[in-house]
Amino acid sequence: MTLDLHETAAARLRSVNQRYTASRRALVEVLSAGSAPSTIPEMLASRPGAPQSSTYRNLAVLEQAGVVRRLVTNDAFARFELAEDLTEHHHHLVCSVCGAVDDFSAPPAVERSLARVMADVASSSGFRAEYHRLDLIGTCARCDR
Amino acid sequence: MTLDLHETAAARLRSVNQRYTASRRALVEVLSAGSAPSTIPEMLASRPGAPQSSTYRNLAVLEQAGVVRRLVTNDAFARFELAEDLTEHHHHLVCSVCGAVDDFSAPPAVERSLARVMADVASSSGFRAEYHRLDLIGTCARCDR
DNA sequence: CTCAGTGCAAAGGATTTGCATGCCG
DNA sequence: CGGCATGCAAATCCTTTGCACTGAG
Repeated sequence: MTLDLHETAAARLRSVNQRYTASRRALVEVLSAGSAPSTIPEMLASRPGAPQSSTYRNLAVLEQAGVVRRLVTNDAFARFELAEDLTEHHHHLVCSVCGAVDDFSAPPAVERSLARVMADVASSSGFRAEYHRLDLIGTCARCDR
Repeated sequence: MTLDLHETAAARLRSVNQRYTASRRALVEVLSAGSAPSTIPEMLASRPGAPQSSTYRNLAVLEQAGVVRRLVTNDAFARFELAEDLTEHHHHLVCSVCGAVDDFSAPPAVERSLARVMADVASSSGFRAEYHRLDLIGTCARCDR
């Protein structure tokens, strides 16, 4: 499974004529370890000495190759997570106070509804939906109290 | 209805000790006219001579007062729309090619499912959900072809 | 008179890019 | 050898802020 992850990543990079270097592998490693999207500062902290510019650049490459996905919330930093087909379909709990993002899954029945909505919207508006994004915005346990 | 909109906006600003000035009113006007969230450049274009800084500042005030909501997508600009309780609950079609954002509504059955999900998640994780955000990401008719 | 609002210009800060060097294939 | 990858530093660009002025109450 973890092996497959790296092989898949390598393959996708190759298909865009890019290499699966040590630093890129390390990024994938970090993202697959965490259970929630990571910010750049977090990723830099986990790799002492890693330069920002290469990290940004590598994440951009990984994004183009379809290995990672970039998320933007309302706080200052972009967040990254593994592409959906490399993990499991899930959604996000976004804390509007501290900006923290956590993962959660919706019941299959809800996902089926969403799939139907996507199909309906597509046929009625000419918009070709690739995927959906369902976030719950609120206050996390730590900020609530 | 339009009258109510401005009265409500004025009231909310007053409750934060702010005034409903001409430029703020104009912003609300523009947002209520458009059928999709607007970017700052768009709003500046619709008000020739309006300075950026005041526009940013006024939008921040309107956001704090709960009159408008700020959206971030994956493209460079922030977008603004009227607060949800001033319009109708809706969702967004986000074009991953050009960044355009359009509104759409989901069937009541789907909304009911989402409400249930919010309640469930809240009770199981200590996260207090305030609202949800459902976006379809894909390619708009213009970029598709 | 007081204090919020406005505009200009300058600062901030996450992200991107130029350029020279290192390294895989 | 050729071209991608890397790092440092400098540049970008949306957004925010400092400051002096205007205007509403």
